[in-house]
Amino acid sequence: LRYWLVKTEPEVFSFANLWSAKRRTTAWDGVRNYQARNYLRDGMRTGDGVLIYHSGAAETGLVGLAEVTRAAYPDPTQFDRGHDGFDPKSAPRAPRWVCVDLTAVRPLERLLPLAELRADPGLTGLPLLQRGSRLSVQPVSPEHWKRILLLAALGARQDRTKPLSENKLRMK
DNA sequence: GCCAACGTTGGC
DNA sequence: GCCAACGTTGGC
Repeated sequence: LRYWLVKTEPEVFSFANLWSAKRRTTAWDGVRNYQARNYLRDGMRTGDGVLIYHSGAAETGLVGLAEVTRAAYPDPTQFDRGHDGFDPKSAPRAPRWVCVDLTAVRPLERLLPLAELRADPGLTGLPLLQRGSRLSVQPVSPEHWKRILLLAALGARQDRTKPLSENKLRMK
């Protein structure tokens, strides 16, 4: 099993949204970058762990955990005229883009801000923190994965003045 | 195959 | 809104 990180703008698709959905499952579609596509197609397997990162928001950072519940299959939006992700150069017999299904596992105990991730010595080398990192699908090492889960849990324990429910509310 | 122009991402 | 960094496109 491997670990991954995916980015999303919460105004477009938020973790809170996924968490409150009936099956807590969504097709992670619309990826139109070849390197990210390769990670989806060649790397992700059912059962892999996924960190959800919110970009372009008031509070950017890691917000939740998900799991790959279906490995790569052709992204239907590439054939959908009128959809943002429509790709006229992609043929149904040779689809260019793929998506996976992700199912929310749980929110992190608190939002882990980008600045805090950067400041943590245990996260050196995390692709997200590398200069000009724009990939929307990135690998995460097992060590970094463990470290991130620990950071979220530890920080939440230290900050007992705020109940967990408040952290959850803030994700909306 | 080179590379300038352009579009997009994403932090601030 | 600004701007740096990056990916893609297309002329040559």
